[in-house]
Amino acid sequence: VYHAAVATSRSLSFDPVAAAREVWTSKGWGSAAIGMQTVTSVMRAHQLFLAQANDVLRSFKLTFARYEVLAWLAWNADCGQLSLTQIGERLQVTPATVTSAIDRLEADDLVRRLQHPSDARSTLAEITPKGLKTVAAATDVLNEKVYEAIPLSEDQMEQLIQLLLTIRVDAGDFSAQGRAEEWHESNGHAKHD
Amino acid sequence: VYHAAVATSRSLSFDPVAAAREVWTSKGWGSAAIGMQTVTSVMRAHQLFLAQANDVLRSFKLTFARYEVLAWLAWNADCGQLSLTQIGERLQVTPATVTSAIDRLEADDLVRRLQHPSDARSTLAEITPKGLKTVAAATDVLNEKVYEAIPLSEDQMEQLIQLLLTIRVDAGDFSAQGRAEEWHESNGHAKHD
DNA sequence: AAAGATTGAAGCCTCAATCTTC
DNA sequence: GAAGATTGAGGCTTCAATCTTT
Repeated sequence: VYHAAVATSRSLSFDPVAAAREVWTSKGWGSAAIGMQTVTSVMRAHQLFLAQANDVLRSFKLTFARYEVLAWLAWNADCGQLSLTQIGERLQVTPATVTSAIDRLEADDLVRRLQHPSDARSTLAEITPKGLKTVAAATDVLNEKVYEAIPLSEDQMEQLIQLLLTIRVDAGDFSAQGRAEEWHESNGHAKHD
Repeated sequence: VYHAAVATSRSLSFDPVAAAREVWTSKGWGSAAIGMQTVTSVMRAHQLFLAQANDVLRSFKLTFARYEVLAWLAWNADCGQLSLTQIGERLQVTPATVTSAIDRLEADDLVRRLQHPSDARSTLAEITPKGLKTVAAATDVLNEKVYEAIPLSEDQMEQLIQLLLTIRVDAGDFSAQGRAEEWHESNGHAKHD
């Protein structure tokens, strides 16, 4: 199991999340206590996963944010190309965040900016051979050190994913009634009809 | 149910998390696919919760980071005082983050810096009357708009908390064998023995 | 030397404003 | 006017270096 360096340096001898719930309960906020603990637990898990991922990616001179962009370009796009808007949609970040990430990836020769063939407003990002090689190597380590090292059974992870999906759908993370074909459309595939 | 403004502006018509899992599976990374989806789901949920909380806190001129400091000072500390190191431990952030947060809270007269009575190296943070009033009001709205608005049953949230606890303990978020008395000690309570 | 706190540099994120193109 | 992208400002976070005190 992989431990991020950051986590070990600030260890505590009790669970602050559980302690906070006791406070909520004792204050008479019983109906919100479990929700507070849920949110706080998600925040903590996020922090730990992110630190683990960034620890792994550091040796590839990547961050998780930039890795995600690279991974989408490598495997979920036609010909390794995607417009900056599409990247922002998939990663659920603002246009400014995408611009910044592409700037850095381009500076490292992992990605190239291309003009959109039919719309001069749009910019395409294309992954380079170096980018492909980098993301493949990074993924191998990420798989081994982070994704395969989660201390839950498959059933438990499936449960967790499902519970978080309910939260995501409710918050409008994506429109739930979306069909698979729309995924293909947004990648530029022609619809056969 | 509460929707953060940010979420609605970048909606997608398919679940990018599920799409990524398909890629992993098709690439032959089956053993890592579910872990990847787990991590990505946590990242997304975190993003959504954080946006919801910050939306609520904006009207109090607070951010979630600063709110958390205030909440610990208000309810989990002796006399509303805690050393900056203790705050960092509870929030699991670096000393630099605590310094920055206290700087801003102090500038808004929500917190005061005090000298530690017996150790000149240490700085105490004390919540002010204005800080107490602010955190109480903010908590009311946070409870209603975020913590009580999670679309899961109590059993489901309990499940979610437990699954995330397993992850947190494994990653060393806190030392699991900690006893309740240690919590009191670290708040300055005398141990009766 | 070790612990507590601070500073500065850098990365990621958001928002608001801007500029170009549709 | 609306859409795509960029810029600048500001907030959170980390790390590394520094300074004081133990």
